[in-house]
Amino acid sequence: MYRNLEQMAIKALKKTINKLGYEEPSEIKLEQPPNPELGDLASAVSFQLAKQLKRSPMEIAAEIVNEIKLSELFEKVELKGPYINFYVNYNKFSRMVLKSIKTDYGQFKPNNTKIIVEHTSANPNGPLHIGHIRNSIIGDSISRILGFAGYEVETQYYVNDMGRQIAMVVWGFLNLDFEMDKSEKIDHEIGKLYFQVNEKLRADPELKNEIDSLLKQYEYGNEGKLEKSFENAVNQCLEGVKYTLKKINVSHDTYVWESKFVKDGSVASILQTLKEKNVTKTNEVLYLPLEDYGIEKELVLTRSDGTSLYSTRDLAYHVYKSKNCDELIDVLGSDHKLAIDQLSIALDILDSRSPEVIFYEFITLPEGSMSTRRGVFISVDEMVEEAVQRAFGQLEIKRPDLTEEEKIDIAKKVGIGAIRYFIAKLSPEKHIVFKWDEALSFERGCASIQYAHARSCKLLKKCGYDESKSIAESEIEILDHPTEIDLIKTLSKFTSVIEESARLRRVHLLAQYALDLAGAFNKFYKSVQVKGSNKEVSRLLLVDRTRITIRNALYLLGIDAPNSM
RNA sequence: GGGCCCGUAGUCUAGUCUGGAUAAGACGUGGGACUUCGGAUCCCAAGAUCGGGGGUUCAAAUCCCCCCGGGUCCGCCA
Repeated sequence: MYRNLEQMAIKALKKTINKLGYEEPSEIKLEQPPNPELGDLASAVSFQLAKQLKRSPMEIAAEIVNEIKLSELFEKVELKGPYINFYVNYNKFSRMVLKSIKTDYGQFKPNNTKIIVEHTSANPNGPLHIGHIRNSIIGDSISRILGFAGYEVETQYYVNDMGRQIAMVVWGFLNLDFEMDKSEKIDHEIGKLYFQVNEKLRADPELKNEIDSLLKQYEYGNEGKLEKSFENAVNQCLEGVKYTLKKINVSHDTYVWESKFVKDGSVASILQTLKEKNVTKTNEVLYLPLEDYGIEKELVLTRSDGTSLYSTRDLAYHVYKSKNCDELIDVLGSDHKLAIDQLSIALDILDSRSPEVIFYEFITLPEGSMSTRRGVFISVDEMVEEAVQRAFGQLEIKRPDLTEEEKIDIAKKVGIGAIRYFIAKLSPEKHIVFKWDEALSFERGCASIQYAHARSCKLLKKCGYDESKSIAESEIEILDHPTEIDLIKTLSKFTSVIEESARLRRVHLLAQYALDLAGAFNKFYKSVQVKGSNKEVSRLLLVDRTRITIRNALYLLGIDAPNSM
């Protein structure tokens, strides 16, 4: 809705510039004035015109302000030096905003575009650790946002069941006498097994041959028994992973096993196509030279024993995805940048679409990077438990009136919220050094957003607010307290934020917005009386619209909005 | 060595794509606000030569070049 205002202002500016007979600059942008006294929107278009007209910006701005005609949603336009400042008519605008927010606020009409988002795709050789979680949270949130923005979204988890890592786990199952501890989560047990095999391999490098042979048999052989071993190992681990993901409100529509592309012949057919196009070369291995594309490193397509590599299968996977959607997005750690460049060239040769990639930087521990192989990591399960426990501790202090079950329920929502928010609020290109207290803060973070929501629920209930009762736009009283105006303005920006977040594929814009919105609400709540005031009806409407908007914003971040906390 | 990313108050960040007015938040620190709807809240204060240096521009945290510091990639791993 705020967008409408901006467009109206731009239109008015353009019209005026044309009327004055000046050449319209290619792009007219608006900005936020540095403080509210200078209005709601500002234009520095006079600078652009100054160059063209060889006259002073102030003079030109004055001319425009004299001539400009505005819609009634604007109260006035003022000249401040070279700047043209627009003041919104909040009497009219507020009513419009309050009236138009419904329970699905922020949801766009379908745009008939199917988009596949691949995220998480962690190897099933151990539990998810807090390094993986950035992928899941960004991927899940952007999927939700794109869905809201009108896309038909399918989320996919690419299951690596053919890699050497998995062969190592299978080898461990077959050769080590490893006792699974049934009381532990299965993915954690597999992680321990994987660690042990790595230790063995370090002690005896010859083992590599045995593992390679397993890999070869799995890829070539139709030996049902071995196939079952791989499937079992992967499935078991994946169950643990799915369970963890579910705890943090992440799920996938489809799980695609990479072996599918070997079995159905698409890997072979892609290799064939590349050979026919005469772009591959062979020494001990089949490879795709990439110097001509500015990449030193060639893309190896098959091992010397003929088996396929991850990249080859990934190539087939991307061709497959490409055929099944209009746009595709991968969420990947930035360490995959070179690999994706290589892949994209190969896809281009195959006349297939390259993925758009959301890259994120690593999360490391203060003492260094995490590694499943070395068994050095903080698992997501561990983090969730810690988060929920801390939230529970807070509830014991703040809400002794609640039952144990209620406290547990809320602690989960608050704890998970803290985790998701911690990741979602940061730009993905920022490297994170993990510290518990930063990750699980309950002040001015997600908890304060959830708190604003719970507060609004409570207040509506206390005032006996009836959601189904509609009131006419003309009945809405003028809400002109600065905190009311600010809150309404913030509410009206929600759709723009979703649009921008979806377009730029940047989740943190929305996370930032949610905090701003909660802040605007908390300030309003502190300084304006609702219950029993002479504007109770209208203010309750404002509280309800805020409640809806916070809830929807949190939903898009995969965070629950408790009614009480 | 080459490629990519990051560097903004003591700490963590937003703003960089698309240049625009006094660089915006949070944590921490110091003060303050409950006879009105929930204090996981709100208000006030101190704290920044936007890593350094050049350049482009009427205007640079933002664009270009060089340098410094940190991360990461450069596997017949995934």
